[in-house]
Amino acid sequence: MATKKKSITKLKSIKPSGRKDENFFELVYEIAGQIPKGRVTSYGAIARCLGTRMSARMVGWAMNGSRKANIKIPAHRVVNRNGMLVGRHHFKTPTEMETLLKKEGIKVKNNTIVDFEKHFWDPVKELGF
DNA sequence: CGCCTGACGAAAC
DNA sequence: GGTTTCGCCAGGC
Repeated sequence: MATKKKSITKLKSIKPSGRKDENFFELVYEIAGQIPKGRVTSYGAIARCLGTRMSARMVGWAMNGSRKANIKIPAHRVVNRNGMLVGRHHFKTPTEMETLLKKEGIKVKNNTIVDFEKHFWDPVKELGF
């Protein structure tokens, strides 16, 4: 916006020759699709499950692409580490996320999941990573 | 061809 | 302890 943060200094385009590894995205889809009903997880948790902090950003990005790819992923069960429904704005309707979560028994207050830890679903733990 | 933004997270100040 | 900046990878302009 008005203020530009971050120092733009990344000129390391590590791009292998024609290496389209969608494995990352695919893995995210798989994990997201395995989220049990009534549970929630965080982008960072999934990213960590992959083995490294590949950057939780890509996880969310994968969701975005998944939606476009007609892939059904309960993205509404995925929130940021704060338990806040950050991605609600990216849904068809900003209320869809809250509604779905509430419908599953999760209490959402002020766009934030109540007892996030209680409903937190760790892929690493559940999947046995 | 080059730089920035982006559904986050953690470290640094 | 609060706020800010960097870091990651990829796609978009």
